[in-house]
Amino acid sequence: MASEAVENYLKAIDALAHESPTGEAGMKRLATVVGVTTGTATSMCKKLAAARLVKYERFGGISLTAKGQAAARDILRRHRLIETFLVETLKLDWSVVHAEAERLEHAISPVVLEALDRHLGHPSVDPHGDPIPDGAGAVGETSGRALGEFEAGSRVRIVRVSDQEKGFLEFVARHGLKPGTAAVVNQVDRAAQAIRVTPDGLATVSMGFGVAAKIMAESRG
Amino acid sequence: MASEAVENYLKAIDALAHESPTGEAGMKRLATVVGVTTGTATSMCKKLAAARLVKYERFGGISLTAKGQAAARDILRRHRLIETFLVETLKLDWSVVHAEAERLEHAISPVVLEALDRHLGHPSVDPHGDPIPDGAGAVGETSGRALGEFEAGSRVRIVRVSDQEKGFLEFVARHGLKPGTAAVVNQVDRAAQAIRVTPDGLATVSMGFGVAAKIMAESRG
DNA sequence: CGACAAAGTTTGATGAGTCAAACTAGAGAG
DNA sequence: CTCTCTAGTTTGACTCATCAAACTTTGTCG
Ligand SMILES: [Mn+2]
Ligand SMILES: [Mn+2]
Ligand SMILES: [Mn+2]
Ligand SMILES: [Mn+2]
Repeated sequence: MASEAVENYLKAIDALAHESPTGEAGMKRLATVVGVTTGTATSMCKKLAAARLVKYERFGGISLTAKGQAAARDILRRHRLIETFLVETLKLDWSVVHAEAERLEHAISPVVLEALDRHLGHPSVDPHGDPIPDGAGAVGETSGRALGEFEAGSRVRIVRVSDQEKGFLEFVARHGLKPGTAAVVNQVDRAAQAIRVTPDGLATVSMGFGVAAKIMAESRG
Repeated sequence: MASEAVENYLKAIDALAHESPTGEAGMKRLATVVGVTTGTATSMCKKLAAARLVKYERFGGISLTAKGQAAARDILRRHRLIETFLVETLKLDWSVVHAEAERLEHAISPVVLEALDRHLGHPSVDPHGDPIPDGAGAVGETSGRALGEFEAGSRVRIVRVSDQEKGFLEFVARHGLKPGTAAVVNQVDRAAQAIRVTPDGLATVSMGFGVAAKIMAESRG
């Protein structure tokens, strides 16, 4: 369908718009995420606007049209099902699958995608805890609050991590804090901007608020 | 590594050179196989020659250098492991996997490839009976003779089909003549340019010499 | 307000890969 | 030995995606 470049822009705009309070992506960040110069991003946005995939006007914010949204969700579905497959079926390391899926997501056909979905038993979240859009494009709501927002003493279950950076993922895996893990938030030290967490049966881990903000959990009775 | 286009040319040159008595590919056929005009193929061959991947001189035949051979075998390994995976793991239809693999072969990394190989138990042939090059690039010899070359009454085992065209593959699958099947060549009619074959436990099939030449089998005691 | 930095845009250029169409080399037919 | 057909080559143009660098807009701060 759309070229690899176009798909990457759509996915990036979707992600940026979602994490921004205005619901719009900025050109500078978009360019950084896609890995191009801002000039390149500007000209691509014009093309995407001409194709009715994004809403864009000079010096204004960037957002997806309904058509662009649908395309972005489709790419997200491919990306997340592939990640799940790489971890579940091929036993690939949790911290490398994002990069692998980043390339494979553009090469997989609807037929293979649905076969993958069937083989995996129609999973609803990927290995990082992100929801997998269904075939119709519906995405489950993301749940959980950042670890740093819990009271000291809270018993929690990790449900999601919100960063795909390799070093971060390796830290999470090394200390047994992957989604699904039960843990206790022992201490929240505002002054030190750090927390201490103990995953069930494992060693206590300290981390700064910056990192703690990227590990999402739910309260567990 | 190499671009998708370059990989497709290398694979095509390898295939054409192998099926030609001179061991060289012709420009017209190459262009047709890759799906471009002859002018485009010519200019690409010059680039590949500059990159020391193919041997080429004006109006002469085209063949791969050692470096090009190695690259082609690597692509073939990816292609065939992917086909095997699509059939074995995802249960995709035998007749569609070639086209799917044609795109996926360019997007798969060495890490994923080796994981796939491990998951499949290091298979030595793909679903069409073609040998899968090993990690070092060694390819097993293809065995078997065309069905049309056997004596009437021969008990055989189908080992390979040498065409990926969808209609042909569907014909083969429909009549139960996939690699691995035991069969008897009942009749070879030179005048009619046709043969009759009975796969074990299934109905007898008639086919012309053209089709019979693309189904390879081994004698079975 | 006015200055300035940050964000965004424009322009001109490049490389990869492609096509159409004009052209050329070489093999075989007579 | 020439004629003709086919395979192969060349040229000029085009699209897509990109960059560097010059330029413009906008928001913020003294
Ligand atoms: Mn991911
Ligand atoms: Mn991608
Ligand atoms: Mn194949
Ligand atoms: Mn291919």
